[in-house]
Amino acid sequence: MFSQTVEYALRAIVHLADQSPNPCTTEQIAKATKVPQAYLSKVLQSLRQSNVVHSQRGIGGGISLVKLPEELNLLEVVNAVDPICRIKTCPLGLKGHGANLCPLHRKLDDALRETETAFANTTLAEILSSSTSSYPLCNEPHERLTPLQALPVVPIKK
Amino acid sequence: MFSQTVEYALRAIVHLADQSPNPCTTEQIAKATKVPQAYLSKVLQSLRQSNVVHSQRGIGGGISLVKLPEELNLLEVVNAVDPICRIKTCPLGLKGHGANLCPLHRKLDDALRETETAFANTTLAEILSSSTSSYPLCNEPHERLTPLQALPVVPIKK
DNA sequence: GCAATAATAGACATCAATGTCCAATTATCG
DNA sequence: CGATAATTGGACATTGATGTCTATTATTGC
Repeated sequence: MFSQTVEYALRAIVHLADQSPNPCTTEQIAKATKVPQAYLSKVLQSLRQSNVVHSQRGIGGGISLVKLPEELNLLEVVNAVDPICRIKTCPLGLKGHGANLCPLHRKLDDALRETETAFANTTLAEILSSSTSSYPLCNEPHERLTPLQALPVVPIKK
Repeated sequence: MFSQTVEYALRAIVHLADQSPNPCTTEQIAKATKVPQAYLSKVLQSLRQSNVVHSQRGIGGGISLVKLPEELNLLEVVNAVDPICRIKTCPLGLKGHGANLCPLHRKLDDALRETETAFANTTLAEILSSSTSSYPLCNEPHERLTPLQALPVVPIKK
């Protein structure tokens, strides 16, 4: 029910959060997340246009998160690439309904609202620290170049 | 996030439930639900193949529900045309994960599960009797040929 | 300035979802 | 049987999602 694009965007963001605040190249992300590189670059552009990630060209450049993993939630990512479109008015265009959805569309929109809320309430930091038997995106927990709390946020050069 | 096909299928089923146990022609459903008739006939075929509706050719024929509105839930309809596909194994194909989803995919699947449950717990009868200010699919509550409890279920000729 | 690195942009290809059309089939009625 | 009503099936068109490829632009280090 979630699009391939959403799946890819979330994988990329999880990887970036895992590496945060360091940047990753598209190639690195593609390999780590098993997303086709050329397509990933499109997805990352959507994320950049929505100001979820920042990009830097040239040597040492790459993609990095704009926010801290603690302050970025899943909904922001999803909405950047494939927005959850709530039902606001009657899809049949019935005048009598307008913003008063009929029971069917009320149910559908309730489901959308639940999903929206669940995503809005989940930060990337939670995903990373969540203790299940599987580590996000890879078989083994792994070393990081810079531990999460070790570095201050690098100021972004414009 | 729900496909157009799901929306159309649900509209059709709501209309059929509203008319149940009488059959409706594809044309009648199309007009009542504002779904393109030619496409609707495809959607209805999916529903027939999944044994959600029954069809009868010729004069007096049409489409009718296989079950009573009380016994048909939204999930059966959705799964007939565009199944909610739960995440059962790691989408990256990581051996180490298998059925143990990582936190990201755990979250995604949780959202799917919530939606699935919400749909499974909602019957068509509830949709019809649900009291909101808007009546399902039409501007006004309307007369029915046969009130819901007035007739026994018509046996289906095979 | 030059070479290497990396994102960006746009053209193009492929495939599935959506939508349309029409001929064939089945059923009912008189 | 013949006429009419209705679904069924298949071919086709259109569009958007997904995916690929290549040339261009920006940045860094030497």
